[in-house]
Amino acid sequence: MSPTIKVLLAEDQSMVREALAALLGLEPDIEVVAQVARGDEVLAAVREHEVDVALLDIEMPGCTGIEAAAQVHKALPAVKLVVLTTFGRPGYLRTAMEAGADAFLVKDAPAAQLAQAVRKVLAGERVIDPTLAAAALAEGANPLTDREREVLRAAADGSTNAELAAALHLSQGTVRNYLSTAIQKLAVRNRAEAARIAREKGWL
Amino acid sequence: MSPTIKVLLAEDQSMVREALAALLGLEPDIEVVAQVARGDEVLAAVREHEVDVALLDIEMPGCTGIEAAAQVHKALPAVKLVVLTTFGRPGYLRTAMEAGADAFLVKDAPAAQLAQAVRKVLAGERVIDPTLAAAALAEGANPLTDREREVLRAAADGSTNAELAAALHLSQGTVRNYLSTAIQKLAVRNRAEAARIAREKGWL
DNA sequence: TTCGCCGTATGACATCTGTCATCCGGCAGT
DNA sequence: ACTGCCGGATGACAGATGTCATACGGCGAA
Repeated sequence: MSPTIKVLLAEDQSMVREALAALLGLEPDIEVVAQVARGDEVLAAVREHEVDVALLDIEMPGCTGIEAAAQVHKALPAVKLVVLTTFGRPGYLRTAMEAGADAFLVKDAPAAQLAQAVRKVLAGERVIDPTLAAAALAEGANPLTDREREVLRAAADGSTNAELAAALHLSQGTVRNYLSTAIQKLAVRNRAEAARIAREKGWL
Repeated sequence: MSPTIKVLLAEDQSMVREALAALLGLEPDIEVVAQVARGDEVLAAVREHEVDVALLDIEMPGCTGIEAAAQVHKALPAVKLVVLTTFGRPGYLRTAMEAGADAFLVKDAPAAQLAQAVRKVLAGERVIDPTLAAAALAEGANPLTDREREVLRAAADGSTNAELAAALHLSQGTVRNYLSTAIQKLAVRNRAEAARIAREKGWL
């Protein structure tokens, strides 16, 4: 038999991370050689442990799993990347694939798919939930411009126009213009709804 | 040695649930006898499998793990209850304890604490993160009245006053009054911020 | 090069939101 | 019986937010 597959696990919640490690540990051909809890520790750990497959959660401190994936893909293109996430947001799938991910799994898929995905990406396959792929194609690309996205993201926590203007070095009127166009593009009626919808679609 | 401890696992994300099962499966004295993915399936499963300890995630479809805990505590007070959650919100801890929980764990605690907690609650101990307990005591009780909470929860998704009034069978003015008092109690400047703060504290 | 889009900005306007004073009925303490 | 709080409501007002027209410079595509 070929040597074991060296896997890195990146996930900020230790209980989940160690549980996933226990799960993968049950597979004879897979070995978890490294665990990190922050996105910005991924690249160094991948280098140090000569990892074959990196399993990356998206929501992490430091940087997101998608950003970490992009870093690894650029520096070490041979390393396979599996992105794992709680939220099946089509926009996440899109950006993950653009960042060079080989697989995209949601955490409410059966656990068996995890080990399967690791083996498949190593064999050169791509693993994507077909439902999610369809959803990603159906909803189209992010209609928001960079600035609209920035302003909307900043507005999502309840900041007022004046605060947004100060934080982003814009005039208050401009802030309102961006939010207004974002609201129209998303076909909603106020910034809170716009933020919610954009978040759900993975557009923030 | 005494017979194995029978554990039920309630968690909606199958990958996490099965991973936690794998983790607990490594402990010789613990056996996961049932797994459910919805809060409203907990009570029946506890009954059917004569469970010793129920491990409950809070965020679940059907009903929350805290509500499930209350049901089990009322119907079968001998069953020990461990509440497990992603979010260390002091308000959650408070309501979980009021619902009869014996332990409260956050998912970013070390995995080893899980099995420990199962054994400890069975021995009659209570297991609570001391940091979180301090935070819960420090922030005091939920200052919002029932109606204020309801209105704020409904407002959190970006609904307009007219929609809230219609949905809750109130006048628009009353909706604004409740939101206004909630905003003042939370010492913030608008409904979006109020919703965010209340959510963070576990008050919604 | 011209067209269109993006980023930025202003001013005017309408509507929504938040605040405040005030009111009523019910209900729990004292 | 009185006081205070909660749920519910109204009206008036100020300020925040959303819309629209319009403008300008830059930059990429046709």
